[in-house]
Amino acid sequence: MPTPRPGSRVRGSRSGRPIMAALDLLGRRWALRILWELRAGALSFRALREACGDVSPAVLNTRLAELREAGLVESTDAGYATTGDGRSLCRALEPLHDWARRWASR
Amino acid sequence: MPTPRPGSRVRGSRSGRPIMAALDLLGRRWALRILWELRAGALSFRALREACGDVSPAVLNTRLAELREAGLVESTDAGYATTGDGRSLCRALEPLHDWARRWASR
DNA sequence: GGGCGCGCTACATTTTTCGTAGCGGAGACT
DNA sequence: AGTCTCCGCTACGAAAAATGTAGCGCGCCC
Repeated sequence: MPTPRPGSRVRGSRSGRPIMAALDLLGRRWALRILWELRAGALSFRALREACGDVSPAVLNTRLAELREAGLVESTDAGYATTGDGRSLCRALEPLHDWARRWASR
Repeated sequence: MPTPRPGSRVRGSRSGRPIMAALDLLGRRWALRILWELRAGALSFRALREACGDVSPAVLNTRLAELREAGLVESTDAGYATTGDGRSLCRALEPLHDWARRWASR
């Protein structure tokens, strides 16, 4: 399964609309979580794995490859870290965090 | 696999933090897309299926059941529609839409 | 050279998703 | 009554993805 990119075909859409690529990429298991765990700073592969509840290293690696290809995550000497785009995505995800808290108080 | 709810255990987290439940629920395939397609109003099962690029009806039904159980979607006589919580989630997803557009312009 | 933590791969099993076909019901029209 | 159409949804075999566990090869430090 190819990494979704804006402008290319993704699962369930031929339009190439950026939001479709984003929904496909981020709708894969652990993708949102990985970004979330990297929001505060770089983590080593193993630390990231642990932060994600000991997700299987195979899946983690697959997801990291996709996120890297999409330009959201990069490998630095401090470990895996969000890129500029990745950080702005994390900021765009903040309202989701707020929403979840309100959702919980029902 | 149980429907993630705030306060309960979800995949990869024992904390019960609401964001973890949200990330698990929304990280399942088509969940985000379904919400997205319902943002403008109710759709029948078949129309929703078509809007999601002819996703398999089995998956659609599974996802709808989870979203209903989570209180984000409900079945009305006009078809499937977002609840109040579902609509506020859609609003929380708006920044993601904006982000995707900026992401595309690279 | 022994121990350690690292990124990552291998692989068999389980779970999820896919694709397609089609059932039974409700309403309209003839 | 009979047929047409759309509906929500289920069945089911095939394919793809995720899981859990083990461990390799590397560089580093004592």
